[in-house]
Amino acid sequence: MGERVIAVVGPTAAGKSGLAVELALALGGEVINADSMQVYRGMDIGTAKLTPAERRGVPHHLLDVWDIRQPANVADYQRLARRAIADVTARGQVPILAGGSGLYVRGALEDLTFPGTDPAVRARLESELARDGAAALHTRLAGLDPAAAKAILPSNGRRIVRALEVIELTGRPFTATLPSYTADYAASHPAVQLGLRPARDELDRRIDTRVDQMWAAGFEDEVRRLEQAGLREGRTASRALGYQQMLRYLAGDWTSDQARQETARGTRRFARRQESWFRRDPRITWLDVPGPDLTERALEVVGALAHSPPAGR
RNA sequence: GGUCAGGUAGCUCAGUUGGUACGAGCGUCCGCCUGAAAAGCGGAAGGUCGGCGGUUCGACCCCGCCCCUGACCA
Repeated sequence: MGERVIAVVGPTAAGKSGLAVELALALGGEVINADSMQVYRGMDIGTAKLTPAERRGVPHHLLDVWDIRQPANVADYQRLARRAIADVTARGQVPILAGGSGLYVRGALEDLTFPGTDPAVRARLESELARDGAAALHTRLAGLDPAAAKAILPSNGRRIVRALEVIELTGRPFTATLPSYTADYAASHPAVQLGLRPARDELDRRIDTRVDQMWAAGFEDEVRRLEQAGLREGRTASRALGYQQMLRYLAGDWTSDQARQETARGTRRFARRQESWFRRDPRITWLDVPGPDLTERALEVVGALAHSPPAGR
């Protein structure tokens, strides 16, 4: 603990990857991916993964580390991210965490503990969910852990199942709420978090452009290839924006154009969710994105905060 | 020029034999979020029911005229 980290967060298509590379070049840093889909091998075009050329010699970590059939999960990511941060720091470089997966960023930066999982228990609860419905499981949860039941809506089957799983595995109540930002952060990495904040119409424009470019860049072939490699079996990878929609096109449900439009739509909604996730974190310093000298402004923030005493201790 | 269909939320459309629009989906905005987080879940704001007159205690629903859209006929 204690390694200084720079994090670049914000909605998709805001320019996080590019800024991360600029900062790495300016500060002598290495980039650590915090994007839940760029961790997958072969998912390149659809995740807007930086090409080797675009990385401009800056070492990147946690890209292409998982097989598409492997379900993603925060706990694994957290282990990898912490190790990467430690390694980069040990090399005397600045770790630059970049990505839009909010929970992954928090898992990497903060002292969150994920209580473990058990495939058998999970499977059983999921079949109960399918059979009895979320409301029934929520009633059970209310009996076992009133606080968790209060925090989780009766309609949110996924989270109810997870809460019941944790209670069953640990014999203790499920902590249904993340620690607040005002809590004690002594054990977390001191981090300078930079948030990229595009104007709404600018963001939507960037998303449209990106999706069009994906289609033009051979995304369909990429997904066909991944489909052969087992993409449909990947519970999480097959749900990635763009991939999910392209698979429906390949299955004959949609036209290619429909899939493209649905991808843009889904991505817009995703970006809204990312914004609302990051927005409430008061530790983030926001940078307006259609603006000049982004890198300089970012470096200013990093420099200014670097000279102030570590917060929270 | 004529006939028919239609003009209801930003969009696509429901709806009331005349009694304050239960509207729906999508979009928009906002929020939640501890092992699927590019996932999952929730909330809110939007309508002088094309315009003007008339009938009526009362019209978005009836009548007249007008405007607009689409199709068809000429």
